[in-house]
Amino acid sequence: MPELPEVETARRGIAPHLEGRRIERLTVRDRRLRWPVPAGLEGEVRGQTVLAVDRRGKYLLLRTASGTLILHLGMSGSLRVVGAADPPATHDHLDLVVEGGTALRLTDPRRFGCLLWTRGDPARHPLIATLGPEPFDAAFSGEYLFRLSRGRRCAVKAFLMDGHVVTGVGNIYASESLFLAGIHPARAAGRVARTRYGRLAEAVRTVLGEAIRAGGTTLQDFVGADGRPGHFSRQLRVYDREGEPCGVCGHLLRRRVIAQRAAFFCPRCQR
DNA sequence: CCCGATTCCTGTAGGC
DNA sequence: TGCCTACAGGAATCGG
Repeated sequence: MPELPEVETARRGIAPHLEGRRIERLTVRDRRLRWPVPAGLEGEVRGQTVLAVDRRGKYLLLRTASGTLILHLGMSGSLRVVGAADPPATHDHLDLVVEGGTALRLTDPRRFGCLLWTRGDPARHPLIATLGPEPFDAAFSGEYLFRLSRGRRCAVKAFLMDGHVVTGVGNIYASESLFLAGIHPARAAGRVARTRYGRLAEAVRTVLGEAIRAGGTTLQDFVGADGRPGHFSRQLRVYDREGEPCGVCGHLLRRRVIAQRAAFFCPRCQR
């Protein structure tokens, strides 16, 4: 379930171990990720220095002078910093070994993650170029959501989870944000009023901000984190709480599949 | 263009 | 105890 807060937490955790370090080698044990790890990537990155570890949406960008590694955790991916000699376990598909005897290790049981390479500006890479604004960017606003949504008949929850609308909001935080904003997840995106989109944009930032802070404390040893809600779930207001009372009005929370995804909401607070 | 359905994969939980 | 099925979730892609 890595959504923006988890990826940002991962970025903060791994950056100090990678930035300024030379890549000694890339070991690929299984190339069969969402897209095959490019043939010859090992040779491309060997000897390069990691200049910066950036994030765009749910993508991590490991920049070097000759190109950028584009890393996505998919649904079940997680990263750990390990000793380069530590024996890999099942599903440990990649090791990026840097100087100093440490390695960045990707574990991804479902293999929906990816590791790609681009020589040019990663912002122009097809997977990155079409992404919507970052939730904490000024371009992401109620007015932006309102304008983009006019005429759209898909559920507002599906609209919010579309990475081309805004990046980083996955299934969990979409439900949480819509609850805070008081918007019913099944409502057509084009039928949500401007003022309510203002509340939604604010709610997204509130929810993601809280989660990033929680990630900093509960997942400070995130390198061992497995990506499941874990401690996070404690502070979720509606996600996975079907049948429990709403914290605001006491009405029982509901679960409903909307656009092929589980949505959790309060039928009284959200219209 | 827009949208719903499908697809990739495997660990886990629940039913029998 | 163990087998079987349903389900979870990110996001590209396909089909209408």
